[in-house]
Amino acid sequence: MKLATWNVNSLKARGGQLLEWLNEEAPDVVCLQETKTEDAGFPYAAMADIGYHALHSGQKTYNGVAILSRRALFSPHYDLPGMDDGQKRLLAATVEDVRVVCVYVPNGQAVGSQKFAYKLAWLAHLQAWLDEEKRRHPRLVVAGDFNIAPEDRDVYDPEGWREQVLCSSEERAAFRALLAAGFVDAFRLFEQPEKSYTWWDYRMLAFRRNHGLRIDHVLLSNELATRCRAARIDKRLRAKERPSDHAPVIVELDER
DNA sequence: ATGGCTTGAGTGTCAAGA
Repeated sequence: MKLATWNVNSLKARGGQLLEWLNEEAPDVVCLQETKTEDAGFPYAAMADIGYHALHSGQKTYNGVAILSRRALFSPHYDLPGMDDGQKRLLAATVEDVRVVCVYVPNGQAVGSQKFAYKLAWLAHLQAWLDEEKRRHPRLVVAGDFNIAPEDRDVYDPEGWREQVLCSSEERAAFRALLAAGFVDAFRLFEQPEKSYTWWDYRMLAFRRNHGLRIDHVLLSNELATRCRAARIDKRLRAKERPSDHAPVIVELDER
């Protein structure tokens, strides 16, 4: 099973690139974030035409998550229990024997802000819910935009970003707590190129300079991690005209 | 310098992203 996660930064702006990429890369399962559309605007028919089942949980203008799959999607779950404010940031479904959770973790804006407090609360609720979800579904994937660079090696300028949002001790502690509860960062199961990132600012020629952060992740429950054969970042999309500011992360899992 | 792009909303220009 080839599983990918990609923050598209608006499905309407990126629909063409998404279709092209699905045809080229042919992933079995895709988690999308920041679709920025209500469900009525989701291209279910276009997805079905190229052989993908789709679930979407969206809202106007902000957030929005989707799961695409070549195989049928079962037992959908919408929204993070305890965070019932209408922000569409979590969607889960079962594909064959794997439970897939698509997440768009809040950005947090700035350390100490109200949005930062919301981010930490969201992560605490995620941790609690994943504990239950992993008991129900031991073969669990959590894929998405975590808005956390876990370590200094995931940041192009660690000193400049020291204790800034996406890199702060509190956010990194929350990420480590997720791993400690029984997950691994699929990307780090394998030797990877230095300076591997998944997001580059649109400004300041950041992509050309590789001024990026690794903030999009695929976490595998320990039981599933033994089936992981590869993990990589697909930088090609970020180099296209009118790109998303995020690149996809792709993992390959052995069939059961 | 709190900027720099990009998107959605909507037709002014701002909020939000990271």
